[in-house]
Amino acid sequence: MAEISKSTLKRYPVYLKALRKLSEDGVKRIMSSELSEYVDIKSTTIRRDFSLIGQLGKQGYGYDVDELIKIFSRELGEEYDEKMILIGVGRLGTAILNYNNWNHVAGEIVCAFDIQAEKRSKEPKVNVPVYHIDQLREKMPEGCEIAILCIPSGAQEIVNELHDLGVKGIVNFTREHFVLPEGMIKQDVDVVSTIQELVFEVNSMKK
Amino acid sequence: MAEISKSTLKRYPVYLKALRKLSEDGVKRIMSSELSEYVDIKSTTIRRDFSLIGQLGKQGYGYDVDELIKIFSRELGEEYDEKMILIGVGRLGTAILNYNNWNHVAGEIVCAFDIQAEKRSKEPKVNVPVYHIDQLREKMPEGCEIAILCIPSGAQEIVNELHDLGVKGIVNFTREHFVLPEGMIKQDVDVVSTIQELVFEVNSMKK
DNA sequence: TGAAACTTATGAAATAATTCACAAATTATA
DNA sequence: TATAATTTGTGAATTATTTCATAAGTTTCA
Repeated sequence: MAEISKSTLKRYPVYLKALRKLSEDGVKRIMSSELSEYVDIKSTTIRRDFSLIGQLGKQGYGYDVDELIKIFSRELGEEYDEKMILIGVGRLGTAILNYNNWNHVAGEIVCAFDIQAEKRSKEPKVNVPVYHIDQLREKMPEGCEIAILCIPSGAQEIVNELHDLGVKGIVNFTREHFVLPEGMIKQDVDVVSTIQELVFEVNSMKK
Repeated sequence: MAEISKSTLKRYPVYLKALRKLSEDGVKRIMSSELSEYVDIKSTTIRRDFSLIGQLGKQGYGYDVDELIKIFSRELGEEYDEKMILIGVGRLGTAILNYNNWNHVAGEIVCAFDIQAEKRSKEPKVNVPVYHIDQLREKMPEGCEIAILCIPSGAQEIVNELHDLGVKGIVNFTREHFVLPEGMIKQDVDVVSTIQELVFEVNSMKK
C-alpha cells in the first residue's frame, strides 16, 4: 500500500462519517461525484484518496457503501483496540469519558489519573477507575501507547513521564506549550484556536 | 497584505501559544531558529509565515517576543470581539462554557440554546442565559455570526436555521454529517476522529 | 570605527497535494 | 447482442506549500 499523506488521512474520518449516515438512510451504492457534493470534497480527490487503500470501486458502477464503511473503519483502527489513559478528570475530561458516541473508536479508555483522584472517582458519570497522578507509573496499563491530556497546567512534566512509560501518542487538550520528546507524536485539540481560525476566516470572507 | 494560506493560518495559534509561554518565562527576544526548536516547525517556514503579516523582525537580531504577541493576538481576532452562541448545553457544551482559559479569545459566548433550557440554566456552572432551542430566532443576539454546535443529533435542521439567521461560521462538535449551506464555513472538532488519526499514525510508526 | 558574526526576508527551487484528462471496465438499453 | 452512457483509477499537469540560498541589514567586539 502506498504511503498515505497526512492530508488524505484527515479526510478518511470525514468519508466514514458521511458513509455511515448514507448507509443509515438506506443508500447502498454511491458514485464519487455524489459523495463529492455530500462532503464537499472534489470527486477526483475522493477517488485518489480511495485508490491509496486499494481498488475499492467498480468502473461504471461506483462504490458499495457498506463495503466502504467496512474498509474505512478497519483502516481507521477499529481493529486496533488500543488501550488509552486519560489524564485530568475535570469537566472536559469527564465529558470525554462519558461521550455517548464512543463506539466505532480505535480502542477504549482503561483508566484515568487526576490530582484529586478521591473526589473525581466519586462523580456519578465517571465510569473508569481514577488514580492519583502520583500513581501513574504503577497503575499504567500494560501496552498503553496513547494518552489523552486534559490538565490545565504542568503538561511538560507529565509528557516526559509518559514518554518514559512508553506512551507514543498524545491527544492534547491543554493550551500549554510543551516540547514533544523524540519519538512521540501528538494531535492538538484546541477549541480556542479553532474558534480563532474560524473568526479569522469569517472576517476574511467579508472583504 | 498577501493572502494567507490555510496551512499558515493553522500555525499562527501555535506560535501565539508558544510566544505567550516564552514571555511568561521572561524571554524578550527570540530568533526563528530558537522558536523552531520550541514549536517543531522549520525556521524558514516560521520566517515565511511571519513575513506574510509584515516585516516583523530585524536582521541580525531576531524578533521581539512581546511585539509578536501583540501582532498575532490582533491578527487572530482578539480585536474582533465576536458575539457567539452555543447550541447544546450537555456535558461538552458546559465544559466549553466554563472553560477557564477563555481569555485571549476572539469574542464571547453571549447565550446558549438547548431543548431542556429550564434544566440546563439551573446547572451551577452555566454562566450565560440558556433559552429553548425553539426561541432561536427571537433570542438570537444582534450581529452574531458564529455558532458553536454541541448537539448529539439534528444538526442539519439547526444549521439551516442558523444560516437563515445570518450565521456565517460554525464550530462543529457533532459527529453527524450535515451539508453546509452556501456561504457558510465550519471548523470541525472531532475528538473521535482525532484519536483515530493518532492511533493510525502510532501504528504506522512501528513499521 | 571597522570587520566578523548573525539573522531576517525573499526570489528561486524543490517537494507535496490537487486536479485534469482519458483509457479501461461496467452497466443500461435498444 | 451491440451500442451508448457511465464511472473508476491513474499518468500527467497544475497548483500549493515548503525549503534552499543568499542579499541586505544589525549587532558585537576588538
